[in-house]
Amino acid sequence: MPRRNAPFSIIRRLPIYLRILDNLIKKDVDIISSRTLSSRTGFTAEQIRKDLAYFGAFGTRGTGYNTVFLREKLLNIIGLDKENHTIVVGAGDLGTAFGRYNLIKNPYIGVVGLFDISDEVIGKSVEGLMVQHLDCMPEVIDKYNVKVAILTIPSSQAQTVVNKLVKSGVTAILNFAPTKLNVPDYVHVHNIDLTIELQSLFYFTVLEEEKDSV
Amino acid sequence: MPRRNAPFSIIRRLPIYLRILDNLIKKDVDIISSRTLSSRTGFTAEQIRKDLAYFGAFGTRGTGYNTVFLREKLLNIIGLDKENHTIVVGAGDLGTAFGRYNLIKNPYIGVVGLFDISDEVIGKSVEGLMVQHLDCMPEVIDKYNVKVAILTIPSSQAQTVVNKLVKSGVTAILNFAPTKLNVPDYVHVHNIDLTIELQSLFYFTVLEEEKDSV
DNA sequence: TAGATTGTTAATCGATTAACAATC
DNA sequence: TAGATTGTTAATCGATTAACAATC
Repeated sequence: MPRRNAPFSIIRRLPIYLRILDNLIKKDVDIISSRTLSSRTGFTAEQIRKDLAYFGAFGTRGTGYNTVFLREKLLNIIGLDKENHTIVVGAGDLGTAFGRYNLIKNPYIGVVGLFDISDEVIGKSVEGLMVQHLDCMPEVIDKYNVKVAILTIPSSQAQTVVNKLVKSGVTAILNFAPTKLNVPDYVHVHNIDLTIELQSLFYFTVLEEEKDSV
Repeated sequence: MPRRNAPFSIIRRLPIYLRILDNLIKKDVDIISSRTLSSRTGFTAEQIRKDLAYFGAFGTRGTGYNTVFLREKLLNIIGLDKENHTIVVGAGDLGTAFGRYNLIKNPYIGVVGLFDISDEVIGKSVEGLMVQHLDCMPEVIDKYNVKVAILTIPSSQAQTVVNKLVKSGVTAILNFAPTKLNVPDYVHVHNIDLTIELQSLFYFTVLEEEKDSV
């Protein structure tokens, strides 16, 4: 069964469904309807059904979706039904926080490395994981077959480090450095720019003021 | 001149243009073309021109855009051409990191409060700003006329705190808690879910493997 | 059978891309 | 004037919403 190359807009919603299913299964709920999923996610029931139907007919008409079955399917589609490893490059405040966050809260992905170049943080322990020098990175990537990396280093060093990551075999990068990264076509970069997320929210406060002044 | 209610897809790109303009101005560059902006951002030149033209004719045909002039316009459109304040609610690892990040790196927005309920972090100083008890929040919001808040608390407490924020007058929330928040229509919530961002990237590694096995 | 809910097809909406006239 | 680049209109693309037939 060859998986179709699905739109990323759909893929990004699947982990949200997955988390809800995990919670339902923990509470021994067997069946869930698209309508209930809708009220829990804020997406419309139609959209949820369409998202799931894109990959197959996972539900039962008149009844709903079996939580355990759907969970298995989602894990398989996203690619979380195997050992998954990631590393965090940059062990400043943000990198440390993300490393810890994923070590504690992400049930499907193991953080197997934390890297930096500053002597101040190398050797520091984050939830039992030691920060290592950047030079150790290729070895860890190789050992754990790491394909996805989190980047939390200053923009000035980002491109250099990305080149190393790509050379070592990483094919997907979650980038927090506020800069455009150049990578080969087969590498996927997803940018999260905290400054931009915050600044763009201020637009709404402008709209509010205009409404007030009418 | 009434501002039109622009698509948020455009608004989110404006701070990216703004950052590039800031850098250019620092280097005394007077003029920039949409083509150069394209190579710096990764967006097409057509899209950039269309984004800017949505708000007015800011460029000069045959020449390009004046950096200083365009920067002023963007600041005004986004709503950054005034005193802007924000607060961070939740002073754990993530909250502390974001607080520090914005205190240091965000040139247009001032962090005026850091709040938590745990005695362990209350009183802690982050770049000279003291973590205060949640009970002090309404007062600070009022004093600085805070309209935008960053939320980095556990999901279980998120809705309660959001209700307080809304009651105090906050109209936009950058939410890192992995849960759906219920707010009145006039309040804008932008969710960033780090678990989901990371998990969805693993989809690409599945695609890669399939390609390999052909 | 009647009621419920999925899965699919069609219609709508919005965003991006392409083409080019306007004009510096 | 010739060359360059914007701003705008038209065409395309993709995602969401609506409607409903299929079926448990």
